[in-house]
Amino acid sequence: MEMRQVRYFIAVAEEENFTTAARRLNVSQPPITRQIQQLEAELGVELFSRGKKGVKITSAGQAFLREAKQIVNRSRLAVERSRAAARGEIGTLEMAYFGSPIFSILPRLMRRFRDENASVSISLHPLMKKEQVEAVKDGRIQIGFGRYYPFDPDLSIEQVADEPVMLAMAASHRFAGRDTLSLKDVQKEPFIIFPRSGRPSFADETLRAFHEGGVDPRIEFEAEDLSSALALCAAGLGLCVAPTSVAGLSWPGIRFAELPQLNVQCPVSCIYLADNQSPILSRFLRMIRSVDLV
Amino acid sequence: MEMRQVRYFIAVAEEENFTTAARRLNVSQPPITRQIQQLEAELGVELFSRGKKGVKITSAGQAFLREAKQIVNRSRLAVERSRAAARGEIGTLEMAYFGSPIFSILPRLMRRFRDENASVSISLHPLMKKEQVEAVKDGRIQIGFGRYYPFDPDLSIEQVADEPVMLAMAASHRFAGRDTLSLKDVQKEPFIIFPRSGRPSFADETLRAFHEGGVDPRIEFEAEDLSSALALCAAGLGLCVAPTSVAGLSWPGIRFAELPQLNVQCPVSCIYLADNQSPILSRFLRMIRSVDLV
DNA sequence: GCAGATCGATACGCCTATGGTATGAATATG
DNA sequence: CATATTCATACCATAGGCGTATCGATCTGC
Repeated sequence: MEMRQVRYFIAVAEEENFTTAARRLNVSQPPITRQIQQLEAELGVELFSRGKKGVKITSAGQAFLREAKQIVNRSRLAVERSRAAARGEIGTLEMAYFGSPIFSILPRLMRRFRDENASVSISLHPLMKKEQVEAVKDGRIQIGFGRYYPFDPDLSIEQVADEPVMLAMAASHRFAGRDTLSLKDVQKEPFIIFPRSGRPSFADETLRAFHEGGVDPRIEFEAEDLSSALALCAAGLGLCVAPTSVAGLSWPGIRFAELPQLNVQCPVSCIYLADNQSPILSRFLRMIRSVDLV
Repeated sequence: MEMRQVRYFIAVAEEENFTTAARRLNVSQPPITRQIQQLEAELGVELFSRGKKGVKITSAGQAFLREAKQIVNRSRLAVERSRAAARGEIGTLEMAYFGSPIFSILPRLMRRFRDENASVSISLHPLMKKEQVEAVKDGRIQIGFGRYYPFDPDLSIEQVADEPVMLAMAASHRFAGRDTLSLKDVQKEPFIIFPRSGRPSFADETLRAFHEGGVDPRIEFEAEDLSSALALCAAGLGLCVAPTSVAGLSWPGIRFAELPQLNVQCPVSCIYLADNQSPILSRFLRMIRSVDLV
């Protein structure tokens, strides 16, 4: 069965007249006759009863007509959907994150993207940085978020935000209540740094900034991630440097203070295939770049 | 967009390999390349990304694939449905009735037909005999049921049942309670006959039978139809001859008695186009003829 | 009742477009 | 580095689709 036969059939069925259908289809009448004959032969079914004066659709023809309309509708849909997908208007954005971006900019980005691209669904995977690189390379995800990605020739690494940091301490700490602290205030304090794995990391950047400020902090613990670090911090085991955005959330037993002398780069970056083929990802990146992310 | 392109596309999409797809489709590889190229050109969309080593389907291709599968499914359905319709296995049987058949054999016929043809829906219209003839001729209905149809060259008239009759009387009538009556018993009684319109009719047949039995009944009323006749009868305005099957129903205030001496033909017939084109009707007629309808 | 109009089917020639073979370019494989 | 694999391209033969012309049947109008 060929599409042409379906189209011709629908025209004839609706006109109940071969000649009129031919005019409507901008072809002459004989081709209509032949295509309908071939269709009937293939089906083994009489679609029109050629009675005296004109043709009439049979019940088999009516049954075929219903399906035929579905076929052309689906064809139209196929065109529209594939074009929309090519423009990145429909489909799925597979993304991954590691660490604190899930607390800060990621929710805002996802919200904004969904608002502007209602027909694109987002799938979010928690993945270590190393797993993210693999997943991006073999197409399981299109983009990964995290901090401090190592260089990779196949990947584009793009910084999407750079936050200041704050100092976290237990609510019972003697500095709790102070809005601002100096490096001198904290130079004797025990510190908790994170994350433990995946160098280079925020931990390295924190240490670098302390040394730059002339302080050699006492590292009491290396926590697995931000949540663990703040838990230890709340237990009074030390102070902790954390991105500002997480200070916006309420952490039980934690107080935050500014530490303006500490020059920490706290960037959130994303990675994606350097030769990005995904129109959805292109849309997402365009949005990221257009948004002011503190 | 042509069906061939859709079929080729699906094969390539599923194999993610032009050469393998070509083997599966029993064609050589170049035609595959060309058809896919043409499809992409028509859509204005890249369906496969030709990267180093092999091809990979794009997101647009995946979107198209989903619709493409729907298209071939619909095509298969179109073939199956139209063939089933041609065999009379699906569709609608449009039928009409006039008068008492609705109380007797019609429910049984419809029930039986539905049991054996679950996918055929039945549409039932109450239509005068004259309207039935028109409706059959211009295809609005396929079959009409009633009694005493006049001859018509375009129509087949087929008797489907022939019932004996009983005598109906008011529950207060002096004969009420008697199982059997003779012509002599009732020769002085007033009678109600029906229907009033649509000669020849059951009324004519009733009168003929009385005359044949040597009785010239006193016609008190000519009722519109069976229901009206029995209503008048229940009011004690006269006796009424009715088909046996309606005696099976319970009519308030009515008693029935047999009248064996009255030789009434009480046939139920149906009419349909002499050159019947409808496979559903053929099925229905075959069933009617195979059923024993008393 | 006959001429003309209408409608679908058929015949035939032209040409598009499909498929096949051969081959090229790029890349993976051993 | 030679070979194999894979998709794209070139070219040819041909199947099949379209248009013109025409037929046969039926309906219409005078």
